[in-house]
Amino acid sequence: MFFLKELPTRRMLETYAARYPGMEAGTVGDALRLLRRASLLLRELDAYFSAHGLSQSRFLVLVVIDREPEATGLLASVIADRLDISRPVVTETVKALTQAGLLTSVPDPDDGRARRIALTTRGQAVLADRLPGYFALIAEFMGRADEPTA
Amino acid sequence: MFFLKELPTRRMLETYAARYPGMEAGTVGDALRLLRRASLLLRELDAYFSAHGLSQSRFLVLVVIDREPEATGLLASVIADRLDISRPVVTETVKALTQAGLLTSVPDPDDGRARRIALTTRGQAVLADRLPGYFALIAEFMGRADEPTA
DNA sequence: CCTCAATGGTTAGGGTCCTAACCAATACCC
DNA sequence: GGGTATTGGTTAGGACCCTAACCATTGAGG
Repeated sequence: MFFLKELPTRRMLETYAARYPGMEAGTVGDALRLLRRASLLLRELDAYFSAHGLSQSRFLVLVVIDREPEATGLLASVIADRLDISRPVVTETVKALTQAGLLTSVPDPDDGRARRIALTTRGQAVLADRLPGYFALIAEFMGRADEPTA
Repeated sequence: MFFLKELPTRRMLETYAARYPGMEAGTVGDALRLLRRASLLLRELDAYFSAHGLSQSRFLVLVVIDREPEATGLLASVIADRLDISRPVVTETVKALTQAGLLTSVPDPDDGRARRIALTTRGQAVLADRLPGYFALIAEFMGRADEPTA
């Protein structure tokens, strides 16, 4: 996360750019604004989810499973790959969601190592309940004027 | 952090947009790309810093102190405000940087509660050593082509 | 003055994420 | 077939960030 309020001034960046060829001041400024803006949005999304007993990752786990055309569920390793997070996080997240009654996890009939993770009816309902607010929050955020740049 | 590899398709977003007036599919798609792109950059920056015994926050603490024209140092609460992070994180970060010899923290002569936090010579040197790689990493990242969008 | 609110800072406890190391089952290959 | 590598998953331990609650000092008002 990157929340630095006052980004380096264009002047500072240009001083560096002059010293290190290959670095372009405008590009770096763009990157820092990207980081700050995304971090602020992530913070708002985290607040939204935690107010509803979820988190970014828990929500996205529900999303990728729901998105799956196969009704048989996903493997944890597939979820880790789709979400680009580590497998231990999937283990923990799936455990929490299963305990909350939003997921089921049954042994894979074809592979003794694997488990098939699927949404329960309640999981589908929770996801459907959260999506409108999720999109609304994002749309509202994006509509807000950018902060004035130094 | 938000690393979802396959973002929702335009079609999916449009389905939602049709259902929830006020939500515009293109805008939400932009936001999700913003989140993913920033998360990837944050991950690379974290790796860069941790390879050098730092972290985003530690680095930024050095930056904001260095940037300060006053030579007397900053208060922890000011650092927390500039970086937009909680005060306990500043307490912990400053402690680590002080133990590493990059910062000094001396009682404020005018306020018995406060401490003035300043860079040591070594802290300045470490910051100067990291800045070029930091900017280079960012510039290189921004130069990379965006991932193909679904 | 003397009380009480505000400010500077720390501690305690919890959430999320990571890597490294580890089982168990499957797949490859001679 | 039997040894070895690979794959699915979990456990252990640590880094970083947060809120709530807590001291200590300063400031403001009657």
